[in-house]
Formats: sequence, C-alpha cells, structure tokens
Amino acid sequence: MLRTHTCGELNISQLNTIVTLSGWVAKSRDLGGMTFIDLRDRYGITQLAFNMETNAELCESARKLGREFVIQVTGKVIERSSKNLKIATGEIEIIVEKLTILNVSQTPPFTIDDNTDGGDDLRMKYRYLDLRRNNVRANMELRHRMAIETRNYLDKLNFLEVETPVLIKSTPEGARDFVVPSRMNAGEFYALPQSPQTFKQLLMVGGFDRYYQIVKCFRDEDLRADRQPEFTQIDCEMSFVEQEDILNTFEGLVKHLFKTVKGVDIEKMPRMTYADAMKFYGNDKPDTRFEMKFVELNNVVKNKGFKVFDDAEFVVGICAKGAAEYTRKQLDELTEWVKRPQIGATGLVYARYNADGTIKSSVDKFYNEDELKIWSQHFGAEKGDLMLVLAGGLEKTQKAMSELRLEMGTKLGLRNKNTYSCLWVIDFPLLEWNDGDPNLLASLAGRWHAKHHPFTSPKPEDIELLKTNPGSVRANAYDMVINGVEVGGGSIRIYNKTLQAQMFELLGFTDEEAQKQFGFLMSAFEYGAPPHGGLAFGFDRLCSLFGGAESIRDFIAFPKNNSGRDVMIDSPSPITDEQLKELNIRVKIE
RNA sequence: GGUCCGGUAGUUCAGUUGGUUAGAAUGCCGCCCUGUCACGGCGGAGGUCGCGGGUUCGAGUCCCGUCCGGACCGCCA
Repeated sequence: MLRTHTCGELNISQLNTIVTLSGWVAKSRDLGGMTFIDLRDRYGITQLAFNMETNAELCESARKLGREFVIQVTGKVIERSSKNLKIATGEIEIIVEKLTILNVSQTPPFTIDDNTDGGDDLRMKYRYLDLRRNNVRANMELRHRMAIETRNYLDKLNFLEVETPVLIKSTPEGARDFVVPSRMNAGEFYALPQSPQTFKQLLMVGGFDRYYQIVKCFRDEDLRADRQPEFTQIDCEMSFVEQEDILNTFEGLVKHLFKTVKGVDIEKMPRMTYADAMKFYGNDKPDTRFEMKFVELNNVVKNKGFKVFDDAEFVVGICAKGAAEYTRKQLDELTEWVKRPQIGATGLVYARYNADGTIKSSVDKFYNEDELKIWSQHFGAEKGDLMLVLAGGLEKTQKAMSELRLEMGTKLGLRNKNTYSCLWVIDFPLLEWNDGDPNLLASLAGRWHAKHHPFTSPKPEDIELLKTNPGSVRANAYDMVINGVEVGGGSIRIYNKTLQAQMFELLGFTDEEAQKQFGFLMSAFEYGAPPHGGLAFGFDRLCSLFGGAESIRDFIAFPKNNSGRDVMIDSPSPITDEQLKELNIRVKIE
C-alpha cells in the first residue's frame, strides 16, 4: 500500500504516529521559511508542513510542487500550533520526512474547489478533474447510498434483481429509439430499451413475482436539465397485486430512502386523482408544498361586458397570500412574464385586496367593488392578498396558470427545497386524442394513443366506455410526485389477451402489426400470465431531488450536454468506411 | 422545428453613444517572507474580442449569416 491512512482520518488521537499519505496537491502556501501543503484525496484534506530550518532540501522540493501533483509523504503527526477548526483534520499536521512525487500534473484549467471558477462546459470537458471536487463527489456518494438503500429495501421484500437485454427491438410507440446496426443481420437494427417494459412483464409470466432492476434506459429525444439520452430507472414489477399494493410497497421504498439517506420522516402519501390535479393545479404533477389552488371563475366573471372573459372558454384565478403589496412595476413584470411565448397567456388580470379593505383591480372599468368582493369570496381572499386571473382556451390557460402558480410560489418563498411534499396522482386517462400529428397518424393510422403505454389496463368499471367514449376511460395508472417533480410512475397491466388485442385495435394497430411488434408478449399471455403491475422511478431525478438540485447532470458521473454530446470523449463521432461496409450501411446526410 | 440568453487573457467577467495602446479579479511565472489555511508583499508574462461577411474614415461594440454553449416550448407512450 502506498499509504497507511487517508487524508480525512487523522486527528489528535494519532499524535506522534509515523504515517504515510498519498494524494493530490490541492494548494500550497509558501511562507519563505516554511511551506504548507494541503494534501487531498477522496476522504479529506491533511496539511503537510515543511520547515527550512529542519530540512532545507525537502522544503525546497516542496516549494516546487505544482497543483494536482500526485505525491506520497511519510512523516509524523503533530499538533498544530494554530488550528483550523473548519476541517476535520484541522488540529494536526504532518511534519514530512520523506516526499515522493508519484506523478506530475499540468495546471488544471479550473480551480478544484467547492466554488470552482470553471464554467459547465469546461467542467464537462475535464469531468475527471471536476469529480475531484467535494460537491460533485458528494453527489456521487449520495447516488451510491440511494442505490444501496433501494436494494436493501427491495431485497428484504423478496424482490429479485434481474438484468434484461440492452439490444432489443424497435417499436414505433413512444419516444424515438436509439438504434444499433446488426453486422450479422444485414440491414437490420437493434433498438436500445426506452425501458425494460415488456421484459419485466415476461418475467412475471415466468413466475418471478417480484422483480426490480436499477437499469439504464435510452430515449432519443431533445434534452433538458432533467433529461439525458441515457438515464437510470429503478424498474419494478409485481404479480398478484392490485393498485393499492403497488402504491403501498413503493411509497414504502421512498419513505425508506428519505429516512435512511436524509433522516427525514415522510407522512402517508395522499392520493389525488388526475382530474383533481388538473382542476386544482392545472398540472398532472402538482407542487403541493403550497396551496394556491385554482379557482374557476367562469360562472363569476362572465356577462359584465369584459370581452376577454366573455369570449374565453376558461377563466381561472389563484390567490397569492400577502401579495397585495405588489407594486405596479412588479405586476407589469408579472404580466410580461405570462406573455412570454413559453407561457403563452395574452394578458393578466389582477385584483388587490388592500389592507384597508378596498379592492382594486386592473379591470375596475367592468367590475365594481361589490363584484370584486364576490370574486374575493370565491378566491377565499383576505385583506393583503393578491388575486391573479388568466383567461383563454382550457388547456393553454391551465398550463399558463400552472406556471404562474409555481412562479408565485417561488416569489413568495413557498418552495423550500428542504421541505418534501409527496403524493400519488392516480386515475390517469387511458388514452389521449391524437390531434393531428402527421407522424403519429402515419405510423399508427389511429386516432388515439396510450397516455402511459399500450399495456396499461383500463379501470374495470370503465371498460364498457372503450367502445362508446374512449377518451373518458380511466386507467389503473399512477405517478408519484414530489415537490412538483414526477419521480416515478406505473400501472396495473393488461394480462388478458383479448383485452390487449382490443387495446391494440383502438390504438390503430392492425392484427398483423400488433403480431409483428408484440407477438411475443401476446403469445406469452396465452400461457397463464398472472395479474401484475409495477412502476419505474427516475433514479437520476430522485437523486437530484434528494441532493436539492435542479439538474440531474451533477448526479451522473459522465453526463451528456444539451445536444447529446459527451464533450470529454467527443462522442458521437463518425465511424470508418470499413466499419460502415461491415455493417452494410451507407451514410447520406441531407 | 421554434423562442430567449451567452461566447472578450488559462479561468470567471467588465468594456459607456462606434473613437488613443481592450481592463479587473483569479490562476500562471520570478523575487521576498517562519504559523499559513481565500497567507501576504513586489514585479512580469498572458488577447485571432467564436468564425465569415457587411455598414462606416473607424467595429469587441451596429447589421446579416454561421458555429458552439445554456434555459425553455414542441417532443419525451
């Protein structure tokens, strides 16, 4: 071993011990007569001391060490004369007797420090240096802890971790597939899994009644701060269960993670129907850390001569507690904010319930104070509150108000990242109407597509509606939402061949297409498929939520950038003509 | 496919209405300094202002195009 101890463990109890440490030169302070070096490894920092008086030669070599040189030192642990209580090893230092340079280093392009001066791009290019920073390493440690505790919890409940293949079959439903050409089968391609969905269902048919896997999944869609082309799921499936069993089991998993990783106790998670989530939050993943629920105003504000409201399909408001003090300027800024193309509202109506009991609105011309009093009753507004109203088409206005609600929540400090509000959103619609996306129409020739996926079972009491009113059919599908983040979701699956065939038909698959793409699953269902269901958690998102971060990138050791590039290894990249020839592929860039 | 923001020293940034030799901090190099821990002091080097074109007597600054990065919308069953 090139060390007897790590750089994080020595303290006053090891005084006068001779130790050997190895690590990186984090910083050096040359005072002339003596030189101090901060030696860093994964575990911490230990100060090395070199003295001109006692060993001039050694001190001279220490002065020449550059940042990030890898060195090994042997020396005695002594008590510092001036202590640094900010670090764990701050009471001691090493009087170095022997110094070996294990490796030299170029000066790093950014400081390896908690508050680095490096921009994101640079950090990604030199990710191996970025990983030396405390906070990035702490994120990876958190991720490790989450994975371990996930395995602990599920193992205790008899779940089996089973690996499923990564080279699988492309299907047109859902996200775009990443594809891999097959050399041995000219002109044919594997697809990388968007999730191990069909395999975990086949494992249920195979009798593995409790399965999980912490598994990489791939989706070739545009990226975001919380979306990577390859990402990790905690993928789970259970047999002989009903929806409540799944919810309870995996609510338990998340509670276990909060308890063991963060020391936080989470209460029983409420269940909210999709319909209520949309009604009160305009969103299927509501941030329930704060109220500020939607107030429908169609029956309150119409027919008073205000054309915007009269013509609107949907008029909705929220009550921002204590925000009546907002200045004209702040309200104008808020109006501009909702008018941005990303939000898409055409305007914002506000009414202040002033401390003196008067109510002043931006539409006083159309609504007198008595009418505004009625507004405030609907809002549940009190003195000091601000009422905000948007109007327009239903979906667009719901979406805009949902964004405005989150913005107001942020502005009013109601979204503390150390507070966790968890819930299940249940009873999602089974199907969504295809509003004319030509790509979908071409591939599916169907008018509906599955909101969750085509194996999701309808609620038994809604099955009749499949024939008459498919849009109103509710699914046995559920999402777990924490602080407005969809951390996971799943469903009770169809295990009946006839019902599955009916679904495929509704989704526009011909028998032939269904057979070609999912024949293996339909065949399997003919051999005694048990009732089953499951869900998958977005592991990266869960980690970033636990770590209090917005972006998942810092919880992935080697993430990709916005364009799906790995700037460190410079991929993707072209392949040689020889490789292309072997694969029977000709590249043509339009 | 679309909207917005950014690209100036190794790094993070400033740069006014278009006007002399493009600045600061930090890092780097050299000298000095025996208790530092954001050490301190003095000195120095370091620039294709992303790239291409245009307007102008004159462009880091204005216009057009393009590339790169970031946030978002669409998309992500």
